[in-house]
Amino acid sequence: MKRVWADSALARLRAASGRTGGARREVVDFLDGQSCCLSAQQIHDGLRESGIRIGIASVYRALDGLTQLELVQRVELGDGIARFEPVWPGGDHHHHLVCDDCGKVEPFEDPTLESAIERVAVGHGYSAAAHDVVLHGACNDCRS
Amino acid sequence: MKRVWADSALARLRAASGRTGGARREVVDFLDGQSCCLSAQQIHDGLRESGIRIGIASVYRALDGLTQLELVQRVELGDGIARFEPVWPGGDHHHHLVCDDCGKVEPFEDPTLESAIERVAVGHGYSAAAHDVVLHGACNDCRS
DNA sequence: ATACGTGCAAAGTATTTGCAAACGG
DNA sequence: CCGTTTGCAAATACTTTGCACGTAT
Repeated sequence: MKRVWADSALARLRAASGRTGGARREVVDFLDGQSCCLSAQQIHDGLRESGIRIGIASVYRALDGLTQLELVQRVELGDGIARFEPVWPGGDHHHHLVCDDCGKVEPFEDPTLESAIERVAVGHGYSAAAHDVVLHGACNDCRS
Repeated sequence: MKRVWADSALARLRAASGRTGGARREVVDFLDGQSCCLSAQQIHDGLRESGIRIGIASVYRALDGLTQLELVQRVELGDGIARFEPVWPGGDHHHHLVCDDCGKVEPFEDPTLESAIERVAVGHGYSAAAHDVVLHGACNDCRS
């Protein structure tokens, strides 16, 4: 079960351009260990903390390539910072609840939601669309 | 049926601060005529085309105030540009389909989706959350 | 050897903020 | 009159780009 995503991602990056430089590999390796969304800055910081010397621009470039290959999903939570998370082949698909008070982000899954979305996309003639559901509100802790 | 949103928005802005300057009023008036989301830049351009002299900063400030009062909803379509649309009291609630190819944006409504979302929010202890569903894909026209 | 990847720094773009002047009540 | 709002310009924050160098094949 380990590194299945990283391996396929690297293979597809390589197929797309014929080469795989060190920066891309590091970003992919780092993302493989994460389940929920991370900003480019967080990825960059995380890598540098591990002693890996990488430019922020390369992080963005790697993420851009991965997003185009649909290996990562770009998620916008509404604070103007783009976040990224691996797309798991098996369909371990989740969305995000954001607390507008404390900024907490938690993932959730819901099959009914998924099928409703699928139905809408098909009904409007959109091909197997990526999608992104963000719920904003006040979480339990913040409602006093 | 006319200006019901604009009037209530102005009233609530006024209640919040005791005053309503010209810039805010213009932004509210402009938004009242729109059904789907607009960027701050589009609003600014639209106002200036009508001969209204207003600073972009005031547009942002007006939108910020309106968003906090939940009179407008901030929508992120994934291109890094924030968009805004009036929140209609009656629940004329819609979401957005975005064609990643041609950039077209079309609104849609779906009651099943709404109820699924509501159920998720409640189930996770989130208070009546605002939400934002963005579907990305290739539209009919762009799939050749 | 050659073309693509990388890092750094500079540029770009959307948004926010400081401040003096205008304005509403 | 007094405090809020406005417009402009400068500042900020995230992201992208230009370019010389490094690296994989």
